[in-house]
Amino acid sequence: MEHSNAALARQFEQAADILEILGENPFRVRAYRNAARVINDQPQPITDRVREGFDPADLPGIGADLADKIREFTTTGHIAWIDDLRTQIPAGLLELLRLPGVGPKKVRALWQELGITDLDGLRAAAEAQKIQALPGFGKKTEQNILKALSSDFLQERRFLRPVGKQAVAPFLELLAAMDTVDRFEIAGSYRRGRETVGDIDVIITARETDAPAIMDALVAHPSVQDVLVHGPGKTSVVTELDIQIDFRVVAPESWGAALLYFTGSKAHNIVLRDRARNRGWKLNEFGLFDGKQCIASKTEAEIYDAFGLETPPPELRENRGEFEAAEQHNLPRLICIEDYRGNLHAHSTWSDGKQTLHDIITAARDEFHYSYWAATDHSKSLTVANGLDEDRVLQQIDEIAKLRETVPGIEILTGIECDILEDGTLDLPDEILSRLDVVIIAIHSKFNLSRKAQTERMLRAMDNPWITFVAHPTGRLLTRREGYAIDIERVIRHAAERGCFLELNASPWRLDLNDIYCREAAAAGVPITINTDAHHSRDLNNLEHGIAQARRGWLRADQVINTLPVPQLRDAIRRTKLA
DNA sequence: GCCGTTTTCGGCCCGACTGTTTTCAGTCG
Ligand SMILES: Nc1nc2c(ncn2[C@H]2C[C@H](O)[C@@H](COP(=O)(O)OP(=O)(O)OP(=O)(O)O)O2)c(=O)[nH]1
Ligand SMILES: [Mg+2]
Ligand SMILES: [Mg+2]
Ligand SMILES: [Zn+2]
Repeated sequence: MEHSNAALARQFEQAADILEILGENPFRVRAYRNAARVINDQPQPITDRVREGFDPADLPGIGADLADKIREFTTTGHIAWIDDLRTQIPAGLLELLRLPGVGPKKVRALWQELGITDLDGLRAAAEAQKIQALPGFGKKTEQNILKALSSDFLQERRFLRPVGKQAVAPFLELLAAMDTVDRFEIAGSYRRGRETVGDIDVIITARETDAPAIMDALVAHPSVQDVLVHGPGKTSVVTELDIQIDFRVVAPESWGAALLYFTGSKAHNIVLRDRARNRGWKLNEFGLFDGKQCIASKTEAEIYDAFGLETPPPELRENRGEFEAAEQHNLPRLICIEDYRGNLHAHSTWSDGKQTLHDIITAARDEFHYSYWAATDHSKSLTVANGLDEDRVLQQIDEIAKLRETVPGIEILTGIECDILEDGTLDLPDEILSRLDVVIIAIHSKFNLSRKAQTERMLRAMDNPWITFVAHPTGRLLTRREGYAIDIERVIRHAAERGCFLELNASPWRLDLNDIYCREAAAAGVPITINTDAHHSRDLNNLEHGIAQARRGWLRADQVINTLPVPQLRDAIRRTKLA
């Protein structure tokens, strides 16, 4: 379900769009966009906190005026001033703004000069060749508008990380094969580990004279469906999968500055560039300059050093407190993939997995060097997944006893992914659950309960004495469906009080808990367990995405259960049992 | 609209590419 923070942020984003069309001060517009970003970054619903007396002006980028508007939104669900704003332009103009190549200035001109108020009007005007006559417009602009209108520009699409990775792979191969290319790397949101990516950004270094040929080669690649911009320093293409890829080429000595720039985030870049100005310097994608003198450019670390800052890992570069921590040289030592020792949530052919327990555990041991494995197939009410009833759980416990002999060298734990029923009771009786090492609980049905009912269902399930952790706590599927309505704050607090873990599910569709909630949970003292939820050993490769999300949540190894060696892991699990 | 041990007013990141334009505005990253 959409978070109330998202609804509030959308108000401010829309206000920014309208103000921009009206020709307002761009810095005022930016203030609204900035506020929207800060609001979206908050783990707790701001309206809830305001009701408890919190002053929104304590948030960065929110002052007296926006704080008043937030308080109004809290009590009435509306912001009258923004409602008024909406009446000042035709509603259809906001859709025009989403056309690629069409910004606030063009929208304003189309509206003021030609009386265009919506997409149909725009199409008609373009087809009647009225647009090319406008000052600042021309034949080319008119053609570009028609082309944009025929694309599916309306919903901004984001992609799963593996989809983006796959789309860019052939271009990376091409770059690797070119001897004029010095270095290249994926930058942007992918490098920052974001759960979805809007496009893929690739930074390249090469001699200036070689840049045009490199861009020509990229554009000529057979999987290029469309070329959006094509210059020697910056080129953008659209692939056959309709995924945009942005390339930047700079000179080899600018590697660090360019990687830093292209990694972002935009908000992070702006803060760093502002710090440069405050010292009388200038930062851009070519280097850090004092007048004409280049102070630093070769590596990212060299540039952060010049500011007296520890280098923040890309996952932290969201302007969510990394500058304050980097100033103190107090950035967290983030978990990395090498810290990870074993799995606590995966499936086998006992339920809906694609490999036998024997095969997937053997692969985990031999190919992924895991120290432990919990067998956690589905429980009986998930009939489509061939969930286990009481008898089959007992049979599986027997099989695992045998597997401990036939697959030595990896600690095998018994377990279940037990469905939470509508009333918050569990799908299997305590007599069964009490015999298992790992009891995962999860919601796989009745997604439509009210927020209150869903939360109470979850809390009740967590009160069962045998449970170990809650799997994919919000239930969202990225790019497919929102999570069920639930008060995650209460779930986190309850986990802290009760003493159980919360999962960061590493499936690329889930990555649930997300970065912000992971940080919140860890701060509340709740251990996080990261699991691929593998149905086949190849799914274990998804761990990298889960680790990326964990790092974005500022998690250290000591906050993640799966970094524990077997004895400490068993201790930690034992402490979750309340009986 | 926000923000501040140089400021409570006057700043607010910086640059590439395109298409329109005889020098640059608009859009995007
Ligand atoms: N300094 C500066 N850098 C920017 C700006 N816009 C984008 N960048 C940099 C930082 C971004 O991470 C990087 C790539 O831009 P994108 O638009 O692809 O954004 P990003 O990859 O962060 O997110 P995405 O998942 O693509 O929506 O370029 C800007 O306005 N100013
Ligand atoms: Mg990007
Ligand atoms: Mg991009
Ligand atoms: Zn599962």
